Amino acid sequence: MSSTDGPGPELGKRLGYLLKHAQLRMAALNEEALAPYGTNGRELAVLLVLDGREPASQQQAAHRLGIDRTTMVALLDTLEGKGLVSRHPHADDRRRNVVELTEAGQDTVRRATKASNEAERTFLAPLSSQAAQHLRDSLQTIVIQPGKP
Amino acid sequence: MSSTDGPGPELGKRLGYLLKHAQLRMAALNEEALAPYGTNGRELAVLLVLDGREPASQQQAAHRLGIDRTTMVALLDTLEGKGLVSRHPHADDRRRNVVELTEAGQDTVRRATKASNEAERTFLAPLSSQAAQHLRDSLQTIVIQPGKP
DNA sequence: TATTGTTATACTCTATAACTATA
DNA sequence: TATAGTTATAGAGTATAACAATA
Repeated sequence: MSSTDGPGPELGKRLGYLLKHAQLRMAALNEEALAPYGTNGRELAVLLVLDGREPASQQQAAHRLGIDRTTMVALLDTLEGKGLVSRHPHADDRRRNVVELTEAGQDTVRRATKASNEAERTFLAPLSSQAAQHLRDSLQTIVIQPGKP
Repeated sequence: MSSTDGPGPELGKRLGYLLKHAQLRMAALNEEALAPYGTNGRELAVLLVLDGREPASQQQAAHRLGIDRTTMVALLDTLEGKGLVSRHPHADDRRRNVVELTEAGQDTVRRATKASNEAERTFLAPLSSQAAQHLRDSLQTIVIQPGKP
C-alpha cells in the first residue's frame, strides 16, 4: 500500500520494538491455539510451573513465574474454578497452601502444550530450522540468567 | 538457592515465556537508560516513527506504530507538553493534525537513541556478536511481515 | 515479629463507543 | 455519509498496602 505502513527504518530495528511485537504475535497465536481447551498462555504458564515438580506453595509458584503472590491468587482462583488445580493447607505449616495439578489439570497441560507447540511452529515458520533454534537458544541465554552472578 | 527458583524445565523453554521476559528485561533497561533524558521507550518509539519521514497525521503515526489512534492522543499530549512534537492542522484537510518533531524533539531522539543503543548492548551482552546479530535478524524477519501476503 | 494467603485499591496500557468538526 | 481527532469508559495485567491466620 502506501508509504505510511510499517514502523519505518528507525523504529523497525529497535530491539524494544521487535521484542514487544514478537511477544504480541506469539501471545495472539497462543490465545488462538489454546482457546479450544478453555485456557490461555498465561494459565498454561501457571500449570507448567506446577507440573512435574514437588508440590509448591502459592508463593513459590508465583516466584517461579516471576509474578507477585497477590497476582497468583486470582490466577489460581480461576484454575481451581475450572478444576485444573487443587489447593489444600500444608501439613506442617498451615499458613501455606499446597497447590497441585488435578488429573484434569495434567490432561490439560498435555493437550494445551501440544497446541502451543503448533503455535510456536507457526510463529517460527518464516525462519530456517537452524535460525529458529538459534532464536530459542539466545532468548534462553538472555532470560534465564538475568545478570545476577 | 533452593530448587524453587526459576521457571523450571517446562516453562523455561516456551517461546511465550521467553519472549515476554526478554521484552520485560529490554523495557526495564530502556527505562533506566532513557530516564536521564526525561523519556522512555514508548515515547522514543513515537519520536522515531515521526523522525526522518514526511510529516504524518496522528492516525498515520498510530498505524505505523501498531496502536490505536485513541491511544496516540494521550501519547502526543505528553510529548507536546514536553515540547518534543508540534501539532498543527493540515492545510488541505483540516480534520487532520500534522505531527512533527520540534528541534528539541530531534535532539532528544538523537541522544535517547544513543542511550537506548547502550541498553541494547547490555541486553545482548551474554551473546556473541554473531548470535546477537542473528537474534536481531530473526526477530525482524518474524515481526516485519506478519503473514500478510 | 515475620510470613502466607487474601482483599482493596490503584496504576499502566490498551481498546471500543460516542461526540465534534470537518470533508 | 465518512473520516480525524477527542473524550469517556472499561478491561486486562500488574503492583502496593493493609489485614487475618499462623508461625
